[in-house]
Amino acid sequence: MASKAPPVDKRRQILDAAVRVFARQGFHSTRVADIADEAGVAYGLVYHYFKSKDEVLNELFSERWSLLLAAIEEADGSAESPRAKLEAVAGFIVDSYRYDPELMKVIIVEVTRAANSFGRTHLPEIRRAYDSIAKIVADGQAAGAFRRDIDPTFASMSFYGAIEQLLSGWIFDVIPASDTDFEQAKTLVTATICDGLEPR
Amino acid sequence: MASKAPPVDKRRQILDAAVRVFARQGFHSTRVADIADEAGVAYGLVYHYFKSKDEVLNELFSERWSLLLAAIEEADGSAESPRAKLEAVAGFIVDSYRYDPELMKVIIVEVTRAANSFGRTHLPEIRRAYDSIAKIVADGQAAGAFRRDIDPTFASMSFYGAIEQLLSGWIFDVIPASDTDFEQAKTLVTATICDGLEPR
DNA sequence: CGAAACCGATTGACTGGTCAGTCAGCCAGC
DNA sequence: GCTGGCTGACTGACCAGTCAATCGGTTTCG
Repeated sequence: MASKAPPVDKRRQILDAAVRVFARQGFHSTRVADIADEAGVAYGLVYHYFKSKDEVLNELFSERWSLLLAAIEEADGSAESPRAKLEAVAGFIVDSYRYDPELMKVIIVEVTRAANSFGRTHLPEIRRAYDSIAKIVADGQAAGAFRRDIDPTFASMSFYGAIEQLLSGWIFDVIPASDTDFEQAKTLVTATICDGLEPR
Repeated sequence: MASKAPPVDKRRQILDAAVRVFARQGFHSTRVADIADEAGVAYGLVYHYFKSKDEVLNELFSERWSLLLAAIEEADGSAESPRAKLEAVAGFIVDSYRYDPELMKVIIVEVTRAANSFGRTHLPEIRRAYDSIAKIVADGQAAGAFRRDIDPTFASMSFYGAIEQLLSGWIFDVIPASDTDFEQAKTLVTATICDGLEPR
């Protein structure tokens, strides 16, 4: 009854290996053979589980991005203050990086910021994140918690852009990345943005 | 005496064509032949003026980035308030986009955000921009114009990240891009960040 | 003054190397 | 002995960069 549960899930193995290799060499300079080698699997097996090299990255992105979208929407649905909601979003993203820096590096570098390739393919999903954040801002404005002379979309882009730039900074060692830095980042980003958004 | 002044500067012609093609198709999917065609020039001539396809993009980036660095440093050197300095920086970047959106698109998409390829090559130059902005913030803190509990590097990354995200939004039609939007952006970005940086 | 050598700009056919994706079959477990 | 997860050699397409040849203008020299 317990089904066949293969001792090792080769598909997962390939995805995990892909994260490591993409993070190390970047999507464009990794050969499919590199992924197979890293996964300890034959070249052809990658094509048994995935239609193409692109599909491997697409899968990695979608898996994690849907978690992000869920987290943002959950924050939005909570009873917290608008500011606390934004802090939750920042916290989730920062923690995602802390928990799995390689995966986040791949997602940001190869998708989110790769506007001419995967970024374009996934634009609708990426946009959904911007929109959800904008909704939090708009609701905050409606509730009087945020000032109304700033377009919610503008605010959303600034907020998300600031966070992503911080991640980029960590990824490329432009700024220090210790546990305290991560913790500070959550509050500081929110503080920076909110103290500019909240009335007076 | 008036020298030979060639009726057309083919090198410039190639660079300008490259901007258009890179903006349209992205660096990776433009063939050197596309650049030559767009420039109305023979394939081989591209290699007469440039060592490689990469060098064409490097040249485009360096030409403009040095202007940006100069603008930031000029702002920093001025007698203005720290807030006005930041607004000048934001203004310069926004105007760069307004003046030549294709070039800025190429620079942001293919270099600044292409962390695994050209972004890495030009990291030192890019960093210089972050550092100069951070210096403006640090000076502002020293002068008591900004509060001191926010790391200048952090602030710099957030500020720059917010601006770049806005440009990305314009580039990919995620947010409206009219003249008023550009004008608003300059003030709003600065306002958002500074009202969070200035004491109480 | 004209011819001839010279030289950088320009041309585009060609090559060498690189991979993504295919496919004909192998073999372990049922 | 069958089935499908698994293997990896092979191929077809693609393209950056090369290079031998041509062109058009300038200088040199008889």
